[in-house]
Amino acid sequence: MNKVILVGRLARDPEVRYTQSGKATASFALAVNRFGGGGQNNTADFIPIVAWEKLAEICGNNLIKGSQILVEGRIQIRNYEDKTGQKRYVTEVIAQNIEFLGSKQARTEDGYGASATGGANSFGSEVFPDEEIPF
Amino acid sequence: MNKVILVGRLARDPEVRYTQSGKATASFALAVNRFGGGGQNNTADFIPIVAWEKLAEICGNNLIKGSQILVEGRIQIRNYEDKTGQKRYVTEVIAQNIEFLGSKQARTEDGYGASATGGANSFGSEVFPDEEIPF
Amino acid sequence: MNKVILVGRLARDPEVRYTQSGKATASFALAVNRFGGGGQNNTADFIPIVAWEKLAEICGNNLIKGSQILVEGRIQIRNYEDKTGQKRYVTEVIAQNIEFLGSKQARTEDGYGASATGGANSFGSEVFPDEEIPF
Amino acid sequence: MNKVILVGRLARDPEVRYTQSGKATASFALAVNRFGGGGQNNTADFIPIVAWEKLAEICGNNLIKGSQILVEGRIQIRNYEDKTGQKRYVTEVIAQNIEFLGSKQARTEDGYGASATGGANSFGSEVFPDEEIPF
DNA sequence: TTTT
DNA sequence: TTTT
Repeated sequence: MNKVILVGRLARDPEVRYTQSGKATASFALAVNRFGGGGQNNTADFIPIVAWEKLAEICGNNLIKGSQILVEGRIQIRNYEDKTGQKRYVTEVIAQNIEFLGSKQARTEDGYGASATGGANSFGSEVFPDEEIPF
Repeated sequence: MNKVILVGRLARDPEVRYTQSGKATASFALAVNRFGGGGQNNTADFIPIVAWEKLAEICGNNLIKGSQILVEGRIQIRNYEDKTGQKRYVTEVIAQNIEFLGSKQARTEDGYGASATGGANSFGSEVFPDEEIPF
Repeated sequence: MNKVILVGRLARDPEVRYTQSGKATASFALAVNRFGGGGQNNTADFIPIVAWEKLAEICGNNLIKGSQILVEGRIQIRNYEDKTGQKRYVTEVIAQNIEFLGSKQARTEDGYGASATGGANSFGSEVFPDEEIPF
Repeated sequence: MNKVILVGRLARDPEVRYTQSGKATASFALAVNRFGGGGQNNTADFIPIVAWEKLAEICGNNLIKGSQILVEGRIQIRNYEDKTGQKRYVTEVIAQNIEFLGSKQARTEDGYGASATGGANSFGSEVFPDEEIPF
């Protein structure tokens, strides 16, 4: 179990890139407000989000800076080598599912909100008919 | 671990009542859309939500039919006796935290959304200062 | 967003049945302890769980009464007609993912625990290689 | 909403420290297995966990390297200055609730598992009596 | 017996 | 720089 659920707004437009093998990735920071101790302390954590494949394309086509979304995903830690040869760690949330909540949504316009779930990451997408239940 | 996270809209205005000992409760159904198998099957589950005390009052004062909210809570099963003496079960989500997401919010108007957390149910409310961290 | 995460133990062996079209379902009650107000009040909620298809078969083959598991799923409300013609509602958790945590696990024996995710319900199953990341 | 739920094992014993003002902190890495694409790829993410106050002390007293736990918390990003003056970011999960799942638990021995929730971070701790419900 |  |  490695589950993350975040609600926030894109701190900038998503960047869509492609791997050598042609997979799409979208990455952006999500500004998630901290609600501190009753006070009016209104800071945010800027959490790096990465989406892959179909979900990445949906991000690129539908989200802009300021979009309010819910992200379901998992925490993943990558490591890479510094220019100085030092090992560095990057913590990201790999998105499995994104729901569009608020306004500031680009190029999409249904009043009912939307829910997107990426190719390989897709889940819960089948709804089983009540009539078929054998009990 | 008994954790529920729902995003939906109030199917009707919340009903606020008081126990004999004076505790407030708010109850309402939350319409949570099912996103079925890629199709446009747009049904919803109408999930009974119960809030207590301070959180109940916040619901009564801020939510109306149609308000879009996120509910964090837990599943609880109550039982009671039928008029016919039969044991019946009621499944409800006891709200621990509610975030106001969308429009259709009564009597509140800040552009940043809001997060409410009830008296006895309150959690995560203390934010520890970074400067004090001893590592 | 309709997300449930539960940790508990099977109150009885799972019952596996098949729909007319041949889909497997497993159903069982999960006993989830309530940890009340610091006291030693040790009641549990018995929450009905339903799994479908491949996940249902994994449940039937691996779980027994007493097995400790984590269930990730969603709340679903079904309705049916009473013998008396009255409309009744049943609330169930449709499992999307199950992790085997503790002991009392039937017919499986790897010391590392296990994670199962059902056919149509499968998700998050692809892990993208770090080397391929284009940033 | 900034919610994380992790199940894993402590990669080492927790380190308990105190701030200048006397607050306890416990920190450790949690090894959370990745279950990749059906294959037997058995890597893990080593996720830094921080607990505060009462919850920190419970960690120090009850957990050891190898303990299997469930952590509920939130993602938090701290920044500090390098020795070279460069701004560095640290991503941690601030624990709000910890449940002891498996074996390898130090100094505690009840067969039912345990659930701990820290002082300022405590939540969901009140269970409201069914009898009092006014509906 | 319901939301958008 | 790690758990089982």
